[in-house]
Amino acid sequence: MTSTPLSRSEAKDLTRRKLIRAGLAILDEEGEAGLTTVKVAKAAGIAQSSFYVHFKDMQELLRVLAEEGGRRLRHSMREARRAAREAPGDLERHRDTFRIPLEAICRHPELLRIQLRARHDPSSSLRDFAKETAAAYREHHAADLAALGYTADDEHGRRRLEMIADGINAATNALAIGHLEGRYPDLDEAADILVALSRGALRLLRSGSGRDEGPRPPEPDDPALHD
Amino acid sequence: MTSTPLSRSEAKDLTRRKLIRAGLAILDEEGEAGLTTVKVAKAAGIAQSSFYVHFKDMQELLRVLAEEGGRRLRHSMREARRAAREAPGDLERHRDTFRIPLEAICRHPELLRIQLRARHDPSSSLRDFAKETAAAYREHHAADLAALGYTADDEHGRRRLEMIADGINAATNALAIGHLEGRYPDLDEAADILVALSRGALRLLRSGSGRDEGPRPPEPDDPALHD
DNA sequence: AATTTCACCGATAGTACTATCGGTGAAATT
DNA sequence: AATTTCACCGATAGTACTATCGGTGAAATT
Repeated sequence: MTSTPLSRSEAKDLTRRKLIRAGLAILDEEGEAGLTTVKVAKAAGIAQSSFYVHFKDMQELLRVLAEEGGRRLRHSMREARRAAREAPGDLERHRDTFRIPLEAICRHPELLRIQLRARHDPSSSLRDFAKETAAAYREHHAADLAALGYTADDEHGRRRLEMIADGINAATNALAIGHLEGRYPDLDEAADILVALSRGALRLLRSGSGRDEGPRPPEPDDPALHD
Repeated sequence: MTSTPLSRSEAKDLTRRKLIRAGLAILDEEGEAGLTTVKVAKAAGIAQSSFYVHFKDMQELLRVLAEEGGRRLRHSMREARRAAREAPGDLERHRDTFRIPLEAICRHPELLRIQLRARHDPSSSLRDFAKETAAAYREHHAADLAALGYTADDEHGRRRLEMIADGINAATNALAIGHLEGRYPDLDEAADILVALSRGALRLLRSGSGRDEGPRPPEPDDPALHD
């Protein structure tokens, strides 16, 4: 073993990162209710009282955890959609639009779980943060649809894009969680389902107002996603 | 005011119901973390210690709340799907398949919120219950699809039905929550989106293996949902 | 080399909640 | 009418956690 001559500030930073890592692990395993200064400090190898050297209180650690996690998750999501948009006619790519977010979720499942939990927990101090994050996903997704040519001229159309984005996002999360729970071993299969769901929605958008108004115009057999 | 000469057991039962009602309200407003014997008892108008006359501990009240809520929610869901199945060619009915669950959720939003929250909270004592409930919805929905003629012969097909059911359920919950948050004022519009999503999935099922394998057979323009 | 800084420590006061216990009075039973 | 039952009460011991405080020793600064 080589000796490790850490400076004071390096040591402090290392401890801080240990606290964050420990906090994420506990948050995932035991939820917000299990996140106490006693547990986090012990898991990071310091005394409970030393927790306050690094964070004002547990709220502050929570906020840091949420931002860290949210930032990483949002980043990989946006990357995935960007990659898919750049090769829009490619069917394999269309599946990737969904497979890549699925994989991103499964790489750090605790980040999604924390968001989902916080979103429906009125006592959670992360709730507003989770709601904003969900809104950002929804709007990004809706904007992507609009960029594909499904422009929304009126209130009704804009709301429809948002609902589709919302629904597809929820389905994506659900299938990722199903994969993590062992029900859907193959993420490609899950991506196929999401492609099929989104095709149905896009068909609705193409069909005009979307309300049932007699026979709709014939549809292309295997439509590309743009224009 | 008429006098209310309640027998002892009637009074006890009334108190018990007050506790359950108070528990549901607090669970919805403050989450599981806010559900304490002090708050529930006070909201029901009795002393904290008297809580234990009715329930062994908070776990027991929670279990009762979960069962009460889950039972009611499951019941209205099943009714909705049954009604829709009985008039399968009716387009208006197909929308009802989704509108009725949406309405059921919005009538008692706290029941869904409690389930969603518990499902992703490892510290929640309702977690197993919530997961079982979710599994039941998923399997009921998948069975309904199978009953519509989309029989699953192999492992792959069965899993596909389950994923579709899972995805559509998640989208339904997401749109219901969006309605409650004021984003989607018209539940009919939301139901239209769900119809479109499910049509996309059903098209996948009709198209054979579902993997992209060259041009698919032409599709009926506005397919009924059965056979 | 002397002094200062500061990450960390153990001890502890304060807060919130659980769950038990003996007491009480009105309803129920005898 | 006498006795028993029991839903409810206030008091309180016990548990878990937060957040502060003074002390310590090694790193950093002078």
